[in-house]
Amino acid sequence: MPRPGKSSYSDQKPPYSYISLTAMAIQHSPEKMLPLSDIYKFIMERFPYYREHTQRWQNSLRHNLSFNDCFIKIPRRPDQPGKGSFWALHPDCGDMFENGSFLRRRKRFKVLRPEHHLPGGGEAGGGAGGGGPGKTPAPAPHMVHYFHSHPPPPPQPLSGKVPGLVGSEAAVAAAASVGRLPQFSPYGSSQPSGFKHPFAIENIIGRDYKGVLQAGGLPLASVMHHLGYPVPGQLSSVVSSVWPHVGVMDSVAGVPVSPDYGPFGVPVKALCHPPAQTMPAVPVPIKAAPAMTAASAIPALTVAASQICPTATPSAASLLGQTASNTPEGKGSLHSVLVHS
DNA sequence: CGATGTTTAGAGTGTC
DNA sequence: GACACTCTAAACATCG
Repeated sequence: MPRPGKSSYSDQKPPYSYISLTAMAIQHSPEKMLPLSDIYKFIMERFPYYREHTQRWQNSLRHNLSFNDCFIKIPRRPDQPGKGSFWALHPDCGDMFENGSFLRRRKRFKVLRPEHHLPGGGEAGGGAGGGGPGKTPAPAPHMVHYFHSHPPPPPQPLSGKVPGLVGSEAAVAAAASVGRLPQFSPYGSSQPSGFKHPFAIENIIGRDYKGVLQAGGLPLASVMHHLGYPVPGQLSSVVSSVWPHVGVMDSVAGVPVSPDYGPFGVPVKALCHPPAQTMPAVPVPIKAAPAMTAASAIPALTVAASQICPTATPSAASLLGQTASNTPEGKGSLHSVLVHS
């Protein structure tokens, strides 16, 4: 690992996994779903590191999209021709990351298979490695289980991959099902008071998830709208209240470079946590970029820390919004970041 | 044909 | 040490 030399921090590998990066991209999108190409674009815009070796990481990213149940594929509308499907986050993957942190998942998100269990009972199948997940003999792809435990279960899978269900129908069925989700644990739901981990994507990309997640995780209205179906009034109000700020941080050119900002365009402030939190004072990235020093290896760990800091009495949500308005690209664009219901 | 999506495999690393 | 997760690579299929 040669010292980067003139390369800036931005050229170093971000401490986020591909899953995290993908989730960020998806969550950042106004409709909470993106085609693969836009996911690529998002990552490359925000993280210069990924402007190189595209074949390598894009392959990995595609692997993650397919392999991880936390990502669901939504077929394109017939009037939206193009390659590939849209990708969204599974609504139940909210608690997948410890404390809402996107540095490392606390567990692999795996949807339950009502009709077939995984052979051997190993839900994670021992990971991608040793032994491997094993080939599922059932014709249904893993996304079939998107509807697990949601009554009444649509018999069809979401994915357009599955014969017998046209893409948009599947997506609508999915959306409808998602809208009925009995419960959804949003990021950080285990936290007592809406605390958001500094590495939570909300803090990283400066977006609001509240309405979306409260609507059931996957933005039902968004999906419905995307598919050309009328959006229920209740949800459309959510949509309009949640996404007036589309385009926040859409330009990498807007990445701040002042000392107040870290390598990935996130504000660098003193980190503090609400008293009730059990979080470590300083979260450590999964794996720091090789050339990073201890001090520089965690550039983003202070993301929005000052916003979260309880020394300011208002809710983290308002603080985040306030801070967002301090950022060059986030002026007045951040809303409440509280996901917690 | 290139982009996209799926699957398998192995190595590295962190956690319990 | 076992297990879980991530990363990388590769082969192959499908689709526009």
